[in-house]
Parts: sequence; structure tokens; C-alpha cells
Amino acid sequence: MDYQKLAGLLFPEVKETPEDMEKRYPPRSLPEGAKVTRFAPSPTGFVHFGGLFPTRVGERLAHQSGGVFYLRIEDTDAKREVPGAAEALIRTLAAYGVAFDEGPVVGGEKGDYGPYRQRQRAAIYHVFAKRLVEEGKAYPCFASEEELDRIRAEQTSLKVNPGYYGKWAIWRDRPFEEIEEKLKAGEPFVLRFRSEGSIENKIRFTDLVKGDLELTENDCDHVLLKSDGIPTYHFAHAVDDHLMRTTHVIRGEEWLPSLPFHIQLFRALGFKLPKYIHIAQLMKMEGGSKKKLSKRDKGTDMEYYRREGYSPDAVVEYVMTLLNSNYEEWHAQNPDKKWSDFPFSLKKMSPSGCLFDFDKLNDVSKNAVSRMTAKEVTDAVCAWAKDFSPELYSELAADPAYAEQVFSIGRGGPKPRKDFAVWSEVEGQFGYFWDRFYRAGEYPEGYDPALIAAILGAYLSVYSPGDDQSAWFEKIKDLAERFGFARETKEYKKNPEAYKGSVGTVSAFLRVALTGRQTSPDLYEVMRVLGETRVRERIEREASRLLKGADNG
RNA sequence: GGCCCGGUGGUCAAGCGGCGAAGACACCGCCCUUUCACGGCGGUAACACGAGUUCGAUUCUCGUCCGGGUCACCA
Repeated sequence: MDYQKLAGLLFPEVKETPEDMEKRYPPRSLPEGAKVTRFAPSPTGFVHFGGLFPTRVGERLAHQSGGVFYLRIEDTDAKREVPGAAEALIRTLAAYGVAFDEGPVVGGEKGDYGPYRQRQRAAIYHVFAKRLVEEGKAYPCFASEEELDRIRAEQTSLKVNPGYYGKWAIWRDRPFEEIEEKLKAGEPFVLRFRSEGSIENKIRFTDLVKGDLELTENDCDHVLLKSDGIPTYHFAHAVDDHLMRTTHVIRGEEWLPSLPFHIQLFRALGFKLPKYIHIAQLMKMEGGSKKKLSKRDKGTDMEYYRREGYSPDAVVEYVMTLLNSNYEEWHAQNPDKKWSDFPFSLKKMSPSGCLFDFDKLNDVSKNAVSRMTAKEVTDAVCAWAKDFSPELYSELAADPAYAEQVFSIGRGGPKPRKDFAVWSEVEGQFGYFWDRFYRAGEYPEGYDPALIAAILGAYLSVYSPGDDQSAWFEKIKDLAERFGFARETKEYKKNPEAYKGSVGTVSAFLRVALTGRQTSPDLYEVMRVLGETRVRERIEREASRLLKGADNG
């Protein structure tokens, strides 16, 4: 077989050589030890939570070492492509602090190693494909889908491994004339890799998180170029990661089975093999066993987190805790530092898959929110409400200073309150600060509404907005005593029969009148923020409502 | 089915030949407290199983079992 002739026949339009490509994409000049990593998604839909893991690892590795982190869009499968998915992906990832140094950007792309969309790189792949044919390492295959199906069916019935290998590789050694004839007839073909491997052989390989691996050699003649001339993932991976000078390939562990093929490919192409980091899949618990997180699961689509109102920083922190087990410890010791200051290490990555845990996410999120300033919270809630809660947004926007007062309650000290993990909880928890969301609530059971009304009325006559906290509380205690409630909770607990209740009960009356709830942050603070007008209005309204109810009852 | 990866409490996990097997989340109890939240203290709960190596295995080896992945002109 004259491979030169075959190559010319297959790729008449290819004039450039691999050497030209090497010249066009020279090794990067980067500091010693700098890592070049990438995220290479296929634009097939929404951004998956699982995507946060490889992007974070790649981003950290590159940026901690003075290297480059780039985005490459793997749009080789036109059938599955979703229009606009790439743009949405860039936007979403940016919200989670994933910044690409190179790759597609709105209206074009940046970086010297592009194009960064694989379909635009077709000519580049053909240069290398042609060389492989010239060297007898690849060949055209005209087998139809039906033929392939038949082969697979026969293999299945014979109980041998399915695949295009050995005697099943029917186009592997066809004479030149036959190929030429098919070509002239305009029949479609794929380009296949001529594998010299055998499943009798094992290869040793070291993955940076999985450790030492023993894999079986690949013996299949996998497809390099599809019939439309666009490469498969495997071929594109080898060519792109070599030309783009990737030093560390970070991807999901589902790629492990095709690693032997990739190693063969790099060798056949004369490329230096990059380092590999295969990340375990994120799972969920279903019916007592671990399952892969699927598209329909809650929390898979990143849009979920936006809709619920998770702070992106909180989500990133949760990802960090899963990625590096010592992150939480580090954060406890460095409470004021950001996740980007954390010394991320591959050594701390687990080789096994973990379960998604909403409890943990929410805890991390509550802590993250508690560390934010009132201004930051106000801005974040406002931004969220603008998209998801128009009513809340209109209140917030009408008086941002008031909103900031609301969110400053219990914030800033050494033991900040942790009222919410997500912004969608704000309305339910703190809505009563706005009249629009205030709803009358249930008072402690067993008390005559008339008595409650009387206490509320009495409070109004001693209420003075200028009181400091202790003066304020003394008044409540006085009030308690006056109506037959214990001044101190301890007194009441010692001798419950002697009182109608305690100062806590009286506080509860006020709390319900003011907030419509039996739980709230410190009442003094709540009243200070509500302001005199709201406080008087609500107490008066509740007192008369209770009296009316008492008459009817 | 072949090939591959993984297996410490419910979850995330320290551990790397000798521990009474950390810690975090969740759960339960107590304390603090005008409610809640915070915080403090305490509790329930784990090395999948069986061989082997060794004076000694959670740790090393093999097997079994279980879980997951993968066997496309999808990535």
C-alpha cells in the first residue's frame, strides 16, 4: 500500500504539515512550573453543577502556578449542540469566579492558540490526520451503520468483546483500488486509527489523583474523523491539548476507559503526553444506593442556585470543601480570607466520588452569608429579588437604607446571626419589616385576648423610642409585674403557679403584635429598626383587633 | 458480560503497620437566653466480608461482595 498516495487522495486540500502547526503554536513562554489547564465542555445545554469541579481545579492549578486557564468549546457534535449554550456557560461560570485567560468571549475570542471552537479547527485536524495516513497509522473505513450493527450483533452472539478490531476491522487492509473506487463513487467514510495494541497487554499509568493505574491496552480501531470530516473527541483532545500546550488535563473519571487509546494516539502523533487528573463523579443518594446526578435532579442545573438565591461565593466554598478536605479547617483558621487565598492541593483530592449534601451546602451558605456586611446582603437580596420577587424588590428599592438597617440586625459581631442560607428565605424570615408582608400572627395560647390587648395598650403608654436596651427591658419587666407576670424567667420557673407567665410571655405578646411571629431577632433591635411610627401603628391595630375578637367571642 | 475505578459513622472526611479510630454537617440532650438565631458542653453512630503477610492490620497482598464508570461517526 502506498500510504503517501492514499493520504493525497484522502486529503487533497491539505497543504500544511504538522511542522507548520508546531511553528504556528509554539510552546508557551511561562515561568517554571506554570500549569496550563483548560475546561472543554460541549455546548449541549445548561451548566451542570458537576462542571464546577473541573473548572475550579483547573482554574486553581493554573492561577496558583502563574499559568494559563483557557476555555475550549467542543462543538464537534453538531446534532447535540444547543444554540447559545456556550455563551450561557461563560456567563454562568463567570458568576462563580471562573475566569478564563483565553477562549471564546462575546463577539470573538482572546488568546494566541485559537481558534478555541473545535469546528473552526477542522483544517488543523486534517493536517495531522493526513500525516497519520502517510505513516500508515490511520485508514479510511466505508463500513455503513448497518454493517457495524451486524458486526456488533455477531460479536454479541459469539460472546466476544464488541468493537472494531482484529478480523472485525473490515476496512483495515483493503487494497488501494477499492478505496479509490469508493471515494470516486462519493461514498462517505470515517478515518480510523490503526491500533497496534492488544488486550493481552497492560499499561501502567499514574494519574495525579487516582494514583498508579493498571489499564488494558486498546486494540480497537477507533474513529478519528467522522464522515463530516470533524474529529471525534479523542482525536481533537490529542491535537488540541498538544497544540494549545496543555500541561494538565482535568476531566471526569468517565474518561478513564478511553485513556489507553489516548496514550496510543499521543504516541502515534509524536506528542508528549500531558499529566492527567481524573475527577470522581458527583453522586446523589437514591433508594439506598449512590446514583449519578442526573439532569432532572434538584441542584443539577446551576440556574437552580440562582433562582433559590445562593450566594455564588457560598456555592464555591461548598465546592472547595468537597474538593479539598482541609478547606474547612483552613477557613476556620483564616476566617477573613477568601477561597481564592486557599492553597489548593491535588494531594488533598479524594479519588472516590461523593454525594451531594444540601444540609452541608446550606450550612456553608449560612456561614458565608453571616460573614457578609449589611450592605453586601442588601445588594445581593436586591439583585435576586429583581429577578425573582418583584414585590420584595419594590420594597427594597423604595428604601435601600431601611433595608440595610434590617439586614444589619445581629450582624458584624463575633457571633453573627445565621438567619438564612439563601435569599429566597428572606421574605419568609424578615418580611414583616415591610407592611406589605406583615401578617397578623398567633399569640401564645391560653391568654385572654382582652388581657393581651390591655398589656399592648399599657406598653404603648410607656414606650419611648429613645430608650437604650436596658431601659427598654426594664419597662417590659415593669409591665410584666404590673399584670401579674414574673419579672424574671427564673422566678417563674421556680414557682409557675404564682404567676400568669413570665417576662418572656409578655415579650411574646409584643413580638407577635410587631412581627406576626413568635420568633424573631432581638425585639429591641427589631423595634429600633421598625421605627416609632410602625411600632405604634402595629401595636394599636393589634390591640383593637384583639378587643374586637374578644367581644365577638 | 469484558475492561476499569472506588469502599472509614446517615453525609463529607482525617488516617498513611501499633489511636480509646480526629473533625465538620445532620440528628438527640443539656446550658446560655425575653423568643429565635448564635455560642458552649455532651451523646448516638464507622474501618464491607474472608484469607494471607506481620509480633501486630483501617492501613500491605489476594479473593469475595457491594457501588460506580465504560464498551458510538456523544462528549
